[in-house]
Amino acid sequence: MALAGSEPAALPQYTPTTPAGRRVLDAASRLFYDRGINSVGMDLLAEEAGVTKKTIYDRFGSKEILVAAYLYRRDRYWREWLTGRLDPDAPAGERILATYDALDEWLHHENPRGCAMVNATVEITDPDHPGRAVVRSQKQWMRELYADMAREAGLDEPDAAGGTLLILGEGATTAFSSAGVEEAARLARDTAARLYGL
Amino acid sequence: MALAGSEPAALPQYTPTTPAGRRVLDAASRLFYDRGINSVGMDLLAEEAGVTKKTIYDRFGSKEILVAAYLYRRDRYWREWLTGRLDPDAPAGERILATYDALDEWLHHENPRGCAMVNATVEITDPDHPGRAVVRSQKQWMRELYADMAREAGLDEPDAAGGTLLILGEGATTAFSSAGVEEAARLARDTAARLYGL
DNA sequence: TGGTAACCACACCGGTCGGTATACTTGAGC
DNA sequence: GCTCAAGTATACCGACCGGTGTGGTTACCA
Repeated sequence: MALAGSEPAALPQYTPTTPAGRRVLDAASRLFYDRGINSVGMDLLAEEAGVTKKTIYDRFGSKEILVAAYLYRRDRYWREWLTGRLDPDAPAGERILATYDALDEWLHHENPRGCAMVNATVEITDPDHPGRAVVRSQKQWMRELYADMAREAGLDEPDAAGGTLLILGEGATTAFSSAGVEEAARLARDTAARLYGL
Repeated sequence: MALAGSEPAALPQYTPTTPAGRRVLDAASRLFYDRGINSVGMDLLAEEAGVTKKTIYDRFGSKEILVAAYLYRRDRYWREWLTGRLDPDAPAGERILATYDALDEWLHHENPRGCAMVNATVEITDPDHPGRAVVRSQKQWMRELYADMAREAGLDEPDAAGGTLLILGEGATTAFSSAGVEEAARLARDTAARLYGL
């Protein structure tokens, strides 16, 4: 299902095995998303996780890797959450529309600051940062997911349709989180439906 | 043309009158956009502007205000640039499509990191930051611009159409800068054209 | 001629940044 | 009983953060 090109290199550090390591990643996920990656220092993170800085560096090695682990885990969760909301027995057209229903729920419950991957590309300027590969892979996966569904639904030019459906999703997310358009995901859904007669 | 609700309070500090002040804002505009607001310190900024830190604080008072001035100036420039590319004698439908042509050029020339307003909301978490008002006003202005053109073009439910057209613009910008979709703005244009028969 | 605004250079402030070093404790497995 | 991994606590590092204070120079303007 998931193509090679949309799989980031999953370093062992990305999925901590010790209790303290998991607590660090839990706290990091919350803090990085809510306050921004660059606004969260390692001292604060250690305090919030109930852990010493030494432990963080023993488990993850650097903030860069911890950030990548945070993005990797969020990406996994998003893929699981989204696909879990797409009925595999439903027609492809319905599954396409369901992605926007899922997005609407995602944004209104717990994710008002939009897409963590997009936010990370804004905060991370270094092109060699390990987090960039995670972001790239999620966006590629989303585009391929849409293109596959478009193909299955028998749409003309399914690759272009995949790009358009991705744009609608990204646009709804940004319009919601940056422009305050509460109904953005619903608008995107209606647009996709009208556009392709779904 | 520009409505009251989409005009931010234009503090005097937002438009510097002295040569050194202008050099600071020039350097800030470049650095903040390219490297991110939080990644640019005042020492670096002073050096790049060929100015002492004292001068920056004499002119602007704080980094917060300088950031707001940077956003304010970019917003002004964007509004001017965009409206300059919309032929007032052309039918509204054509003007709608022209916004995506303008966006395509905007992104490919000098603005590969996407929308500075969106990027700022990611980096700024403080809800009282003066830059937030600037961002809010630009997004409101864009939405009203689209809704007005939709109304003039005789589209059904012009307010909803305005939201959808905004989503297409935001989506194209994000898909371009975060997902690497080079043809995003062109796809958004084609989508708007098909959607509303333009 | 004497203010005054707009700069310059430079030193300084407390606080935080990512990251490291040293030394100690706890608990499970051989 | 010993080892070893996973923790703890605490102190430290140089660099940088946003921001200030002092004192001097230049040029225009009343």
